[in-house]
Amino acid sequence: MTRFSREDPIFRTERPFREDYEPTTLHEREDELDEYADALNPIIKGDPPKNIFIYGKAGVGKTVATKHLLSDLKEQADKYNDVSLSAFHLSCRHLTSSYQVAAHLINKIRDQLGKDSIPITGYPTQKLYDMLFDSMDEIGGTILIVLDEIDHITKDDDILYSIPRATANGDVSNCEPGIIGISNDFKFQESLSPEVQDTLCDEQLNFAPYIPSQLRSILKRRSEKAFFDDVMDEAVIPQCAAIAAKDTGSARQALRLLYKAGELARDDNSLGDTISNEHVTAAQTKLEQNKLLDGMRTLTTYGHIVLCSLVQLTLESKTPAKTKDIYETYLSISETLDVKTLTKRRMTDHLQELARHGFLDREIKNSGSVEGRYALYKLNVDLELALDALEQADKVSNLIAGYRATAEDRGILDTTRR
DNA sequence: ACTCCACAGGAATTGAGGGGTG
DNA sequence: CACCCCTCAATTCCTGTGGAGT
Repeated sequence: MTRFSREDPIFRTERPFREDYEPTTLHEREDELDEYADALNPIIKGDPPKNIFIYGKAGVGKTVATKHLLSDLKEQADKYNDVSLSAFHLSCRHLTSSYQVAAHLINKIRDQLGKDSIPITGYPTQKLYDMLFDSMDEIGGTILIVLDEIDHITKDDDILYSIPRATANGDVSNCEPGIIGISNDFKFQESLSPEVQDTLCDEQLNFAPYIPSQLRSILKRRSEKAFFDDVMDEAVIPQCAAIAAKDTGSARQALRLLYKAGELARDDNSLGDTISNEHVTAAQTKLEQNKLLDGMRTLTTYGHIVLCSLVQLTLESKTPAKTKDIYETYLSISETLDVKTLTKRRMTDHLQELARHGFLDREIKNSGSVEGRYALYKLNVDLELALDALEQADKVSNLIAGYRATAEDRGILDTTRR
């Protein structure tokens, strides 16, 4: 007896739905690709690269389009021996300062040069920049630096100024660098200093959200590869496309939805054995819950304790609660858990963090000279969901059984579910 | 129209932890 | 080893704010 099986009534292969799948064509982005290619074209003639800024919400093909065009461009450039092109793709998701970007960039370049990585901290800033320019000169030729999710760089924008100006400033002599910045925050550009805006935004491209018909054709193409024939109701793709278009216009979201619906159809026969609208609706709920659950689970211990405070206050019917009252609960929980307590100021930061993630609802109130100005917080997710998440968390997990019991006593939890 | 409350939240600072060089 | 650099959470200090009450 084994738990493994190759039998799968739905999926021929799951590959087209995986995050790392790279589609071979991008029919829905022809206009954008044309414009993008125009901006890159000077490189092929041996001219210095333009700096390009690409805007568009998550999942509208910015990164895929970039990878496609750059590999095509590289291929063409290789045909001319007077053009030497190197491109480096750096995701700035976890990088908040120019320093970190520079350090990671150096390692990308050193990797290509076959050199060992450098530590990503420790050096004085100027030294780091010198190392960056040195390795860029060593690579030589035209160097395109793709900074994906560039809006995560919030501390300073130094590097966005230094790299485009490197040639003019004599920092490099053997190469011509260009930056391609990719961002899903339309306001990011405004936050840049004027000098940077000036140097960096030679070309700007906008990737619009996908409209339903585009999402439908994307989904159709992928599902033909992934699914067996006739395992899906006709209305399924339009429904996934409609949901995603209304929400984010993101192909990623649409694909995830369809993927999840397929999984549900395979693993749970209660809704029938072909993918139907019910599966899509269930998939949507499931995905949303997973996202919240995951977000809550992966908070820091302090975040967990603050969330616990709100769970407890909810059980005591004391929400929405003022920061001051939450702080008292927070202190008592921290004491029982024997965890160091934070100041109120710091705890409010955690509260806001939770509110930003959508776990809490936050409202500013003002009662004049009677109560002054204050914030009210309440849980913004199902109590059960919060309990599920906290149960898997270090430190606070021991409290949850007690909370469950209280909740059950008060008939707050829907006990049919477990 | 003006006051005044109680807190939100910005700014500066600290301290611990990652690392470097000579 | 002594001394330096960058980062980030947390603390400390303090200014800003909006409307009920006068």
